[in-house]
Amino acid sequence: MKHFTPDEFHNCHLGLLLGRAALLKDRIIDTHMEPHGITAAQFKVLIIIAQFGVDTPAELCRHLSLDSGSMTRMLDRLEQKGFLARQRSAADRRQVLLGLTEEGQKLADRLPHIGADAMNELTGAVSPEELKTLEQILKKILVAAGDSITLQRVGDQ
Amino acid sequence: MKHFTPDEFHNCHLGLLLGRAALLKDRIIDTHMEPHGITAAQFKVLIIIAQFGVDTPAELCRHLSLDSGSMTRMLDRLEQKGFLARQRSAADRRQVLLGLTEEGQKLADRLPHIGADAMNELTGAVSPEELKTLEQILKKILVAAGDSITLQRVGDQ
DNA sequence: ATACATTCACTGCCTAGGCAGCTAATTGGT
DNA sequence: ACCAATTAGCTGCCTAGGCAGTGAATGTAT
Repeated sequence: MKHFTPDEFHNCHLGLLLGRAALLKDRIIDTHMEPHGITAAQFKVLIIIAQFGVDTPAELCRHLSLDSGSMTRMLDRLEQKGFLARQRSAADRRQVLLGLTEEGQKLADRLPHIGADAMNELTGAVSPEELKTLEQILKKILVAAGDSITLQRVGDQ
Repeated sequence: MKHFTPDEFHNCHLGLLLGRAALLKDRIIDTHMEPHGITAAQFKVLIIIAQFGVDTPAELCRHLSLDSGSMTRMLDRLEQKGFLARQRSAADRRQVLLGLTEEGQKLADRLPHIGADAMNELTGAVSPEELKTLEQILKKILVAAGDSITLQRVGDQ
């Protein structure tokens, strides 16, 4: 299905809107997280560790479709901030095992609250039906593109 | 309107979907632009210059909600690649005037084509109605957040 | 006319992510 | 048992963007 032609491309709405919406989301999350000393990107990592029990960098990369080099540096920052600790796995010495520190766990416990606040701020203007529609359409686009994690989560339901 | 509670926050769908969709969009644009020697971010800048006649860094920043420091470096790269030239304005010596080089103009002429192809690839799986709905909901969210450019474009219509 | 404020472009320093290449460890095939 | 392929984590180098601060140019108010 073709939606866009070169002539009407100045109405490249969707591209701009999508980009700006994603930017807005991250900005709102950043604002809500800032008092707790983390960024939106760091929030994503911590919540995956806390809620899915993910405990290796490689698995984190798969959950977030992130580059492993980028993840190494992300974990450096979180470790340096004292939220998590790294330790070589004895079972598979290629792996590094991640664990939340006491402080990290305390923060992680509050993340769902803070995150929900942020998402409510983002979506405050739309109705539950619109929100659902939005999710469905985005999911459709992602599934069609073969986004593995989205596929997997669709399968979960 | 509250949509999210901390308990069900592991279903933080929207945040993930939005982020991944925006990422997917940029990846697709990157792929389409790569043979022409530019990135998705550089594409955005060039198309604003070409289609809106924007000719100063400050105005580009306003169109793209971009930091001016970031824009300086972006223009450095585009200038270094030979797509545009900078020149101090005589009228207002604070400003820099931007102009496409011959090569830059030749590329800019093809951008709507390439961009439309990319957006069609992104949205191939959804119907025109869904696309319109998607745009409307995203716009609603952005307008509610006071996104100035979106507001301005809504006013245009 | 002069003092103050704003605008513009730029710089340094930070986070964030992609890609290529590296080493060490593990797995699989023969 | 051994060699090839794969996996895990890391590093260097790149683009990209945010924030704070700078100096020059311009506007504004008294």
